[in-house]
Amino acid sequence: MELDKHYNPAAVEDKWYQYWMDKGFFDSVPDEREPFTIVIPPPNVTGVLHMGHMLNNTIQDVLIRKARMEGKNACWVPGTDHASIATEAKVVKMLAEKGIKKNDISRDEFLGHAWDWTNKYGGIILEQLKKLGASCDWKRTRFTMEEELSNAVTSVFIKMYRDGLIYRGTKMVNWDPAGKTTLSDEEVIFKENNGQLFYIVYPFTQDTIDACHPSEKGLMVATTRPETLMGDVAICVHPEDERYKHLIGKTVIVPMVNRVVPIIADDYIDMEFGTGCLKVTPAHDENDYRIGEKHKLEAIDVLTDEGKIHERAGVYVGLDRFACRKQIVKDLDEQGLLNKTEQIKNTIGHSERTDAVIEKKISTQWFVNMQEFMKRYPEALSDVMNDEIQFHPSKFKNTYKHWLENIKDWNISRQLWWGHRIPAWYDKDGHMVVAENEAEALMQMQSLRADITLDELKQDVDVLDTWFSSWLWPISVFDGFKEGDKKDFNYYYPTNDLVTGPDIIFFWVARMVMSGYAFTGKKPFSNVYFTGIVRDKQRRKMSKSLGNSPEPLDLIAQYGADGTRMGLLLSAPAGNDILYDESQIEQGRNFCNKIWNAYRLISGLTTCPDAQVSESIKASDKLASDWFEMRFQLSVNAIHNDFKEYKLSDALMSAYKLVWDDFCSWYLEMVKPVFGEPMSETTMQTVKNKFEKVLALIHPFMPFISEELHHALHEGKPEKALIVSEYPKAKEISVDIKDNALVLISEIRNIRNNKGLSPKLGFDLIVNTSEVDAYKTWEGIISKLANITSINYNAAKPENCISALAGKDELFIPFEEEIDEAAEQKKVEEEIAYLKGFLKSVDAKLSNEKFVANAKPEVIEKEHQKKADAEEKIKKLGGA
RNA sequence: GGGAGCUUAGCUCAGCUGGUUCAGAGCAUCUGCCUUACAAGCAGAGGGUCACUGGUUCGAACCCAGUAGCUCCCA
Repeated sequence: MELDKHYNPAAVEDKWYQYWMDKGFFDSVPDEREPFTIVIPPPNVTGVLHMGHMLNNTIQDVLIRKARMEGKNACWVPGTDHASIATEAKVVKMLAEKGIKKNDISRDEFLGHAWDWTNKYGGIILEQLKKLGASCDWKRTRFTMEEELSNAVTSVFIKMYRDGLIYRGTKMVNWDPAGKTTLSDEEVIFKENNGQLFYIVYPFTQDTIDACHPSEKGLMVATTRPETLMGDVAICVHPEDERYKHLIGKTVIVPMVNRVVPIIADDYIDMEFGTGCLKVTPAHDENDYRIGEKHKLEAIDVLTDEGKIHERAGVYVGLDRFACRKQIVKDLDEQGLLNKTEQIKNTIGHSERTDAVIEKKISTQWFVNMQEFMKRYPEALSDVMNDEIQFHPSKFKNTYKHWLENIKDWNISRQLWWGHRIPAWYDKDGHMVVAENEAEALMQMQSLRADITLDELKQDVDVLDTWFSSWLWPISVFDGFKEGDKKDFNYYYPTNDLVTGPDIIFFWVARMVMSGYAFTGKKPFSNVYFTGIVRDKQRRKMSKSLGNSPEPLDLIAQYGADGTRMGLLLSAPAGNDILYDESQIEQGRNFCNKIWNAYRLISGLTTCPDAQVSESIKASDKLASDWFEMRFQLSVNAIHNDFKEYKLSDALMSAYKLVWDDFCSWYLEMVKPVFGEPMSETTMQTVKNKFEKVLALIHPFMPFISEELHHALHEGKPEKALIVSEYPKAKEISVDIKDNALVLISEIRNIRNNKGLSPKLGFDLIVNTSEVDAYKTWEGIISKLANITSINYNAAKPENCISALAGKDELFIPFEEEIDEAAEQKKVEEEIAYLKGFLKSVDAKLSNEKFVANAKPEVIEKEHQKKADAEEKIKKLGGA
């Protein structure tokens, strides 16, 4: 059968994926083998595959496939996350397009729409992963909102509440006016902003003017947020500030609302900033809130949930906060109360999901008491620091430590409908119980008030932060919270590796570690591999709005899944951002093509019984095979080391070079028969065996092409599919072949290139060496690969010849045509000069007493060796 | 403002506990080749005072200090 010149991934990928699925190779059930477990970072249920997912899941697939081939019971659990705020926003938008407002329908109706949406789109991303080759155990697919996982969330909430780790409290929280919900601190992204600092005059009251110098008309305050002025309840200065000391205790008038407020003192104030006077708005700023509490000031919230001016403000009611800012500045200016405006750089918090500018707001919410949590489960920090849980790369330990040591309480309630509803019930008198369900809640309530009935109970309207379910993922996917049979949980947990981006180290990684120790007493995983973030060539993050992200499935269609996987992996050392460049994917595709053509070569050769092949060819073939075996073993060991350190791109590079350089460029060229001649059956079998082992080695990286060729090498009937074949093991190198001959071949090729001589022109060769045998065995191969007609050893330099060094050995190529002796001589002299310089530095070292006294013996030995080698080379070159 | 990290060939990165046959890899570049497995290829080659300045040391890309630039995290 004639094979295509180019590898065609489309023709094989779906076939093999289906084959693996049909044979159940991805499925895992507990047995006596060692488990190897990965839980997928569950993608957003409304999401579609992007480059980050591609990278992340390729890495997981590499790890899981290697483990599977190593005979472990490999289990990769897939699933999706309900992504409360993101999904709700999408559903709201979808409804709006149909003319339905969220407020006009009931909670149940809304949830109906949300589930419809989820059922329709929720599986898309998982289907896309299949195109990439992801070998997940699809039978285990989980969803954070499904019943079992929801039960887990409820039971954890109740347990933590009873253990005093969850409380309901009123504090200043982050408010997202677009999402209309509170957010945790982690969901607020600070961005630099070109802001304006407005200098506003607050006129003194008559009393103040009477008491002070009459020339003073008022106090000047600098603020970036004039629109919150209606919520001002005091002006604060530093107690030591000479400018204002005499005014402490006096009063000023808040413009626009004419409220009389006191001038107070607090050493929190930075005298250098602005005018040294701070307008205190306890309802809208964290620090102001603290000052307000300390000085017992009222907090007046002047904003609505939508971020508009509230009736409480008295003026500008209904105006958007930013429109109000413009308007109030204009009005103040007209009244002569705006002194000046300055440009400043400040940072402003934005919602991670909606990008809306966050408002600080006092609100009653549910919190996890993190300080207490860490006091009870200190392993969450210590086991990362002592590498019981290893981070790759380890630099993220610093970040992790810093966050945990400065941890704040976690706001877990969200004013949304899509999510796990908080299991708390209230009666009309404000009593509250936390319970598994309504019936349980009623029973608890009855112990407080015997006559209470079910319809008097109201469940908390809020849902929980999505991460409050995600942090249970490694436990909940194995039903670790479920009563009864814990076979899966006991077998698979703790999991082995987690692969994720550093951007969710706090959101998710840290919290999974915490939940692991809190709810199972064990770590959730042993290794965390932090991928980089996929960026474009200009280092910009890939994003929809920038339009700089390629469509992953198009890439796969164009370059093949294997090529795409390899392109991503090659440029992605752990923790480094990857700068996406299509040429990398192209490199992956080219590599597939290279492998494909190696197969084409082999499959096109004819064979004959060994007896029909000359002894010298048989010997050369044997030598070549042994040499490749050595290279193979070296590579396998290097790859295993790289895997141990989670250097996947290095491992892949080793495999790449083994295939391209050692297998194709050297080995196949060595054993390739003269055109039209057959290959001995033994050699063919050996080559196929080697090829097969190479395919096994690359299978975790490039599963499709390797499986395809593995089957092809066995005429479609291999003993086992490659996906479940044995992965080459690291072991001691059992072959030691001297391969100076390869250096010699390269040197001869180099000479041809430099002199512009055709490869078709045969050379006679003289090699002067002390290791004649090391070349003699290679003679057949040297002749073939360097087109040499005769080889002689340790002969005198001929009259007219080209000379060169190959390692320590000298070679001459006699030449009939005239040779530019002067140029040849110059080259030799340059070489001698370099070697002499080198020798001098080595001598200097060896004659340095302190070096000889301090350096390790092996280092000194090395220097002696260098000296000897350099001297020998110089002698060969005639430099004496 | 606080913390962490980075700065090695044109690009992306390796360089473990300091020892110049370690300054390396891949890609890109250049030269010569359509040598019947592969031009998505073959054979070669040229690129770097390891950010800068000092210091420690017999010896520094590697350790220390300072300077400059960049990135990330936290407030």
